[in-house]
Amino acid sequence: MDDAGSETGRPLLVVDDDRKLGGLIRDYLAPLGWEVTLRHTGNEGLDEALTGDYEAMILDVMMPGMDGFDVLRELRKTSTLPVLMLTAMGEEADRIVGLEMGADDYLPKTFSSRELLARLRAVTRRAAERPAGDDVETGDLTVAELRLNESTHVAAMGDTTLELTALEFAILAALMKAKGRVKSREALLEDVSERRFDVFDRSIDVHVSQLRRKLGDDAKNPRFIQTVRGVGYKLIDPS
Amino acid sequence: MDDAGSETGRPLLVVDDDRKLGGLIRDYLAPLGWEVTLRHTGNEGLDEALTGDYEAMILDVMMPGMDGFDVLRELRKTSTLPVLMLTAMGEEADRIVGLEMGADDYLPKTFSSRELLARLRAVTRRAAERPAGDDVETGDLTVAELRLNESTHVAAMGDTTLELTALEFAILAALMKAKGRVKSREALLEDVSERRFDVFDRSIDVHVSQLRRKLGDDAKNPRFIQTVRGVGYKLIDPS
DNA sequence: CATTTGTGTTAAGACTTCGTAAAAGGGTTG
DNA sequence: CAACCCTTTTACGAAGTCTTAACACAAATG
Repeated sequence: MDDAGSETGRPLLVVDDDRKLGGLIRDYLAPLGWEVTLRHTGNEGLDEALTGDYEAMILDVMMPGMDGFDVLRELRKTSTLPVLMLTAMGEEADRIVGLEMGADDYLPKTFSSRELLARLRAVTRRAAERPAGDDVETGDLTVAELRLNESTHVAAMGDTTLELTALEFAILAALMKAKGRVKSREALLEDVSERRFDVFDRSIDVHVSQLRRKLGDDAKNPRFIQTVRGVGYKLIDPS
Repeated sequence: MDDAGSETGRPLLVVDDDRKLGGLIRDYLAPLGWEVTLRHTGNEGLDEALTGDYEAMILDVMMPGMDGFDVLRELRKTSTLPVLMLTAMGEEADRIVGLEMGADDYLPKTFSSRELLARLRAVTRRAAERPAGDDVETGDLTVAELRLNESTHVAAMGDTTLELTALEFAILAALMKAKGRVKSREALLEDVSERRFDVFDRSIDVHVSQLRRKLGDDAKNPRFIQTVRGVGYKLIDPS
């Protein structure tokens, strides 16, 4: 697309529908050792961010379609990539939400170049100092011979890899994090999607059924996922 | 016959200048175990909310004087009370601002009663899970050698597990929480299901009987669940 | 002591909840 | 647009649970 791939600076992703601003950032940062990739929609930006190839991301809040908050929310499900949010003016509200949702810092659109650099440095330094998940779980989830790694999105049972879909993975992860405790369908659905639960919703059941099949588990005599009738599901440790 | 006098449901604060709507909400929620307090201005609502006596708040956005956003902003300086915002129509903008400012969910003014209840439940459940985090065990209920754990949904008598159904578990938990105090059938039913009690309802009795059998308890000479004739049941400590 | 009222218990069947397969949607990719 | 994958919905049988109804008995009432 529009990014050079040859020079090897520190990889930075900039997502902003305003091409001019993106260009400015690139022009300013390139000579300072940053290799800037530009994306102009939330969707593209998210995809790119999820490649895991970047050291940080600058993300515009206001974009048509998928906006910055949407991107951030999606991203934070699986990634701890440092994110600097770019907000219109001193929009206090934007800032608060952004930080709540896991942005690492924010930057008014009227930023000075020095300010940009300073915050970028601060944000990446902090990330580097974060050894094993300061606030985000980077570690592995393990129960008996079952292992999930949320950052790589790899699931394995002993030494065979499990081919899980995104939702199956998320449900299993949620259950593993709550190891031993019952999660209601409602809570699971909330952890795992933006959908709202209603009483006739059986999708969680279907995913669990599918999960059990892939885990080689049996509903009636479960080694891992146990049904708690009238309440929800829980993950048990078979040892 | 007065029912144990304790009209104590879960305390809910409703702040809305439209008295009719507030009344409707109260009428609907009262029989479902909510004790609704109404306030009709932002100021009064805020004061009331700050007493810390409530489990959740329903807050109208559009009010003369201090509006819902003002209240929310003030409230959030010191409180994490779950707040459901009531907005005119599907005002997307309101919703976004509301959520950004720390509302927990929002409700269109055209809500259905089911929707209201569902969101209220979701919001309070989330709040309940908040402090515990995702790997903290919540406390056990214990009376003599009888132990319940609500988060794992495990009941045990000494070291033998009890196989309780969802309702049996809930009834026993309710009795244990009220250890020593009498719970009316009506209160139990309310704690335990959405059903409304009527005088010929014997289902609680049947469940209690079933419970006693599983606990190895005897109605006439109870170690755990004691009948209080004309009033209800109470859990006694056999030591 | 007869009557009334409240409770214990049981068993039957109405009703829920769950597991799973299959169909239907939705979105993406070549 | 066809083929594919993922997710949700629908459907239905099976299993489990809850309420109801019935009867027995105990406690209060007068």
